[in-house]
Amino acid sequence: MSTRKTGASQRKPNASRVQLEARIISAAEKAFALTGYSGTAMETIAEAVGISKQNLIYYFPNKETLYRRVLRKTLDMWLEKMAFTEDPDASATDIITHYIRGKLELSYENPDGSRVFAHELINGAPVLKDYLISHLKPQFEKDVALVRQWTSAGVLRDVSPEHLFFTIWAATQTYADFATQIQLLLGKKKLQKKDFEDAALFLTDMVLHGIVANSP
Amino acid sequence: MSTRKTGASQRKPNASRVQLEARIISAAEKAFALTGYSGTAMETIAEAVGISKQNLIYYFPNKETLYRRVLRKTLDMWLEKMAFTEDPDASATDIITHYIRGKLELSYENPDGSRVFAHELINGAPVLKDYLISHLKPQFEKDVALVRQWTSAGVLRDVSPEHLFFTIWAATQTYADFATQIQLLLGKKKLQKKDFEDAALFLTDMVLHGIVANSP
DNA sequence: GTCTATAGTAGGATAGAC
DNA sequence: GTCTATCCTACTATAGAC
Repeated sequence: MSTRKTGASQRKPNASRVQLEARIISAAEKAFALTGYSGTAMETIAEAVGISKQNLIYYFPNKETLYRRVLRKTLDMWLEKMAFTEDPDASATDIITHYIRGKLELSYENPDGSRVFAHELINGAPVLKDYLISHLKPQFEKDVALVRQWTSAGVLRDVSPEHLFFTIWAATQTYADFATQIQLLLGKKKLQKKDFEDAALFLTDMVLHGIVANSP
Repeated sequence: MSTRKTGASQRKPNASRVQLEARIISAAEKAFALTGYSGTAMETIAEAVGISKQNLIYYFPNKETLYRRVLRKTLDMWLEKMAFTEDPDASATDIITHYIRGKLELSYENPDGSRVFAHELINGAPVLKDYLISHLKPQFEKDVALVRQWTSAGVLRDVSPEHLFFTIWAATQTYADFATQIQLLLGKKKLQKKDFEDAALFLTDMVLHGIVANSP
């Protein structure tokens, strides 16, 4: 049997194919981030990768499939890093500091993913809703419960854990989503690592002073 | 001269025309907020208003013109309410509290405007850039200077005024832009006035404790 | 001012040769 | 797997009757 006509045509994951798909997803992410779902043409993505539109469709049969893959990639990254309750021995202060810095790092390293996610949310999360309910919500509730414990233990003042998270998310993602505005107001061509460091210092400082029970 | 063939055909601002234009802008705002610029068809807007697509084009010769009007309307509202330095006798605490509540009220009363603005910013502010530089930036710099004075006077701790504003904006606008996510996590069909009140209490409390020099 | 008809175009998707 | 050719739909916009 020297011929390769085996039943399944996807036998080998084709290292090169995997690589090309990764390049496509990356280019798509950038495009969707900048112009949104309907503002992005398949041809634009194909051009960015250096293949024809028709060839792109060979890899991703339609636009929505590609979009879902992009969203999924970002969300998986996020949920992995956004886990709050990891080290049971760490102090509340440490955990919160680590959390804020982690979120800011994500905004720095993957701003386009954040923007695609933002578009999706503003549009009412048509494709993400179910995933948010099944994956984000349980994690959120666990983390809220932990914050509540800290308050009960007298470590934190009595603040709303829910709104604390909303604020941290908003304040960290804004450096990715609204980078244009921030650059403009800071008079910079592009946000540098230093700017994210400043943001981290400010945010951790204000949040901790704002919610820790016996702030100095 | 009983016939009305006067030179300028726009003589009377036509109360009804003004009214219709307002309805169009309002419908357009809702549509752009939900699906973005390219995701919105002129026909969709026309249907929402109850006129034909072609008739809509009579009032707004093209989509971009309409989009600019929508953006402009929101921004004018914002800049008006976002002025920070108003009452020179008010205390820092009062001004900041008032500012946060004002921004949250805007998110509550005009979430669609906020979303259109968010889309525009994520997309790199292609049509808004100049306006932000000419109108938002001077206001921002004035407000930053005032915060710096408060720090010099020992009223506030030494925090970055710039990042303070970025955080307040992000944390207040998130209740409009990402309402979907927040509703979902709070388990509500729609955000109520009460939720905005909770947000205001949390935010003012945390921010003031976080930055005022001698927080209790 | 409002309608019908229609031009013009962009973009998603399929069929089939190679 | 990649290309050419092509179809089809959705959309912006214009021309002209009423």
